[in-house]
Amino acid sequence: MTETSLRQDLQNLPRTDAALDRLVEEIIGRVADKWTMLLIEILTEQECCRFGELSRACTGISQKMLTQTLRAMERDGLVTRTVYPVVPPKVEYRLTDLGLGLSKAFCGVWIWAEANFEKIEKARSDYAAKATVQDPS
Amino acid sequence: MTETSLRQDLQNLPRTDAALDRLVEEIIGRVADKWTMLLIEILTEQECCRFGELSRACTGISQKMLTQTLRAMERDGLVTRTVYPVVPPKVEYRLTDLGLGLSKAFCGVWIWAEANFEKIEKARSDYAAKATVQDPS
DNA sequence: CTCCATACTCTCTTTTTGGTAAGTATAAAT
DNA sequence: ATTTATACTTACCAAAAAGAGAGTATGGAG
Repeated sequence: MTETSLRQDLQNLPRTDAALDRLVEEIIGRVADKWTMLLIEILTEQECCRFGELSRACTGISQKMLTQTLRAMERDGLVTRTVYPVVPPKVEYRLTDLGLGLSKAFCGVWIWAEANFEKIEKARSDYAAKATVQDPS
Repeated sequence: MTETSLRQDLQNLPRTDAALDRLVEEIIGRVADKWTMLLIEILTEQECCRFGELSRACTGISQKMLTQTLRAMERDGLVTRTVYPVVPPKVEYRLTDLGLGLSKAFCGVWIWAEANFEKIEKARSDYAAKATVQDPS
């Protein structure tokens, strides 16, 4: 099923709980993405950024991914994109209130990750050790 | 760079802020995943589930993805996997404390998505309308 | 003897994702 | 006349993700 047909389904069907859940899940899937979250963090720290600034601040992202991610965020109403008709081009991005709300909501997950990364690392090495013992190829 | 070599780097290098950030980002990337989040929700609601129950509760997931996701969650210490040596096989999954913590942290994002899906839909239709006007192919 | 149930695993194929590199537009600076 | 700067877009290719479907192991029921 395409994204568009999914959205149409969701618009035309009676809004059952199940349909609503699907929509919410789709949004979670869209938003729970590494680059999206990193960009939200950057734009939370520095309110207003040009394309080049974001590119430098977001280590490892390619131009293509940066453009794609920013477009998707704009489409979903998380950022605004302001184009200044000058040469060379100048485009500014900033979070909307919606984007800021997501930033705050996701903050809990960052905190969790920062508070628990040692436990996760330990779980991983325990798991690896167990696998090695049971399967000594 | 492989996952393993990344982890080794992170273990051997002095824990600079940047290295820590990378680790936290990797965890966010791992964990901010549709199926992982859905399974955490299911296991939050019903503490203890067998493979087949999860498969039925998690609409649309394939066996392969379910196995993969559960293994990754087990590896990261989010769930426990208990195998009963009976025929036919019986395996039970439940959240660890770590998994429960993530469940709580991510809860904010679910709430945000449920509270704001209408705004997001509106943003999307506005964006689509704008694109149609500017580019009437 | 055959079938069933369960929780996988394996193989094959398709789809999606993401990277690289080149191209575009244009005014100002050299 | 050539270069520079910026924010892209496009085309092409490789890698990764994900789905479909068959296979596996085994004790008990019929």
